[in-house]
Amino acid sequence: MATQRLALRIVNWQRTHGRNELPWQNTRDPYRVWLSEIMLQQTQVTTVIDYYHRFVERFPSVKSLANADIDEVLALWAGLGYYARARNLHACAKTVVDLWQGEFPELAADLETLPGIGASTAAAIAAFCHGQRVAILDGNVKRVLTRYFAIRDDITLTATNRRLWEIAQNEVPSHQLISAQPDAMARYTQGMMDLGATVCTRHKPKCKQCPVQQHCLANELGVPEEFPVKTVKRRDKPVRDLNLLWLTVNGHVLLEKRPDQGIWGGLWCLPTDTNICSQLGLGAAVPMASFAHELTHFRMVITPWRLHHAAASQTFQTLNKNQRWVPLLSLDGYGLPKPVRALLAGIDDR
DNA sequence: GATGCGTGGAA
DNA sequence: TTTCCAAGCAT
Repeated sequence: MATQRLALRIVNWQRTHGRNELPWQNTRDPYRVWLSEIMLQQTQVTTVIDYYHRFVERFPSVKSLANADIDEVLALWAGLGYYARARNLHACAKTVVDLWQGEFPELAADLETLPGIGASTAAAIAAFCHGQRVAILDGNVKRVLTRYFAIRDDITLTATNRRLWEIAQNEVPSHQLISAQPDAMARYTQGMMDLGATVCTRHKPKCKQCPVQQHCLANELGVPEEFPVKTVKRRDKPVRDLNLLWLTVNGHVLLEKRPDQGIWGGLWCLPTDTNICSQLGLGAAVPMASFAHELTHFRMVITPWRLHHAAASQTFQTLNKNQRWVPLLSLDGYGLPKPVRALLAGIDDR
């Protein structure tokens, strides 16, 4: 049985020193909480804020999102990355409408059955909206807990994560604490993330400002930055070459919808087969200067192949239904990968 | 258990 | 410039 020393201090600290004015806070609307949690997966708060506002404005309810076209959802998501989140977001909205009468389930265990919602996101929604006693375990919480308990196990291992989940669940506010403070679960959940994001940071943690400094083993050892332990297999960054056909005819550009699997899944993109223009009888494209697009696990080297065809009476033929001639003035309505958007906008992405 | 998935910011 | 990684999840 945990002592509640951590939980009580986190709850009280969060009330006065945590973040309490973010756009998705001060509501128990599961739709808004869910939307924010999906956007915040592997994505920093400052990046999410504008996207969140645009989504809520355009899709104020789970029903409106469920009724939307996936292409519009992806267009709103474009630039935020990890596009499977947007596809799962749409699938989740439809599932909530079709199988849950348009209301998100309350229990974390039920939320976790929905697409795009894993254990941590399910717990966050259930804790924020309904005060359920379930633990989250994101990067912030892992850092706080490994420091607080001086856990030197490699957090990339499954066994370590199992242990961290157990500890996290052990530390959630007790029934007694929740009776005294009904918002304790929401405060605690938010507080653990706030502490990790603003005080118990990866570099130069502000231990003097920490509400649990005197109980933190890593602080006692004087080496908080040694936690968490993470093995790094250093490998050379692989290079992927990508050809993009930049074909324009009379104010239109040929786009191609990418398959759901793989990078930029579901987005509209310049075609990757540079032979298309000759197959369409439009002549040969000319290679432009290549440029690099850096991703976490590889470097993408993009070579645009340019062809502008000025025929007055072009029929805008395509080779399959995944291709579409798009007016350049309508590009804003399409979800394009960041470097493709930059290329078409004439911005150098180097 | 390991891998793939985006983009932007910090050091 | 390079590396790391940020409110993880799916396969």
